[in-house]
Amino acid sequence: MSTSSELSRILNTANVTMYSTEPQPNLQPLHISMVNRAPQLLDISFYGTTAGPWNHVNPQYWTKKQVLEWIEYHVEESKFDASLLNMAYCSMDGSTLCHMNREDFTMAFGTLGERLHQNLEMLKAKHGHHQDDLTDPRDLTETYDLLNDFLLGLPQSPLLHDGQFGGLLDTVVVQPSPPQERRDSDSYNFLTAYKTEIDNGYESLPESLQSSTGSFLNPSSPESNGSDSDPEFLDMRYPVKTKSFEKQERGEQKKRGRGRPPKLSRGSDQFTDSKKSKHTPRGTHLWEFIRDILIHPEQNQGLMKWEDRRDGVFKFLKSEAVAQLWGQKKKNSSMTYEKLSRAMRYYYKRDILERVDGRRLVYKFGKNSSGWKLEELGM
DNA sequence: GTTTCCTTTCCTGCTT
DNA sequence: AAAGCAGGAAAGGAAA
Repeated sequence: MSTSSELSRILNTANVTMYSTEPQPNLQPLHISMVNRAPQLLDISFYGTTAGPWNHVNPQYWTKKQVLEWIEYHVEESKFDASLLNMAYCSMDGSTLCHMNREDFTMAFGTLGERLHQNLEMLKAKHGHHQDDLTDPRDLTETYDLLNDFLLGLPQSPLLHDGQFGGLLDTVVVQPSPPQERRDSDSYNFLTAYKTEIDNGYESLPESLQSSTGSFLNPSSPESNGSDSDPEFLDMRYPVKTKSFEKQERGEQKKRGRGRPPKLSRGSDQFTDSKKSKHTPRGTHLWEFIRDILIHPEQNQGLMKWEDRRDGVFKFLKSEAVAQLWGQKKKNSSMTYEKLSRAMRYYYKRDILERVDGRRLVYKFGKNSSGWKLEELGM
């Protein structure tokens, strides 16, 4: 959990930096040298001046990472000299943070303390009032982690293979490596290397990563061409390496037993039924999952985007990738956009979604949906 | 144990 | 032609 949000941020900013058509302002890295973590993880300049994911979450539930990001944000915004920070105070979680009073803040952060204190009080009030409307922050974290795992498992991610680019179109079978070991040490090396690539620039990337058809890590201008999804993504059926997937792949060659049976068996070993593993937590309906991806635009790697934020109109940019992600959550490796979209269409009847005619891959939240509106999120 | 909800799967026909 | 959309039908897991 701890390194994952760091990772996502880097991946995310990396993605933005690499693929953005806009020149990135303020590219000079600002390092907080006292932190013994990798300096690039604290590279505020890549974060820009946009408030981070912590902004959507009740401070009470912030992870240490989010607290740190929040501090970074204010350091940057107020042009505070980061070297004056006592980093001992920068590794507390949200709960601890929320127990600090104004003097504590001044003691801990000096002249930045007042600003931090005021902002935190504001955020506490803001989220406090909307508590009921909000998704459980822990569910959001879960979605975060899922996104992270998913992204980590991508074979086309540059530098996963010892500095070699694993082009998506070249990859059929990925040598599995335990996701566990990726998470900490490996993920960190990955980040370091990844950041180096960012610094080297987009130009150095192979075609498979630059082309809009090759990679779903590429969020650039989906409107520019007609087809936004990646059919080959699915057709390749490359394994996505998460804990749940590994378990699943080991336990069953191919899951069957759900849904309408096919008219005739088509050569697949569809009768090897296996137990679906235990708990499916509540609050994990499809529309909520989609919503959670959408309300983390920094996190979702261009999988989806808002078409009209206020009206709740959104679009799948990488439809098959989202389906895969949903499949991961449901421990179902054979999920496709086709099937996911059928479930989406059932929502029309229940007014969880509204129909958007004539626009492919575009949906709109309906009156029986919640948790996506700016006001609900306290923004 | 039964019912209900929420998908998942498959399918046919239609539209873009 | 391919991809997406529409919605019926059937099945199933999980929760009520």
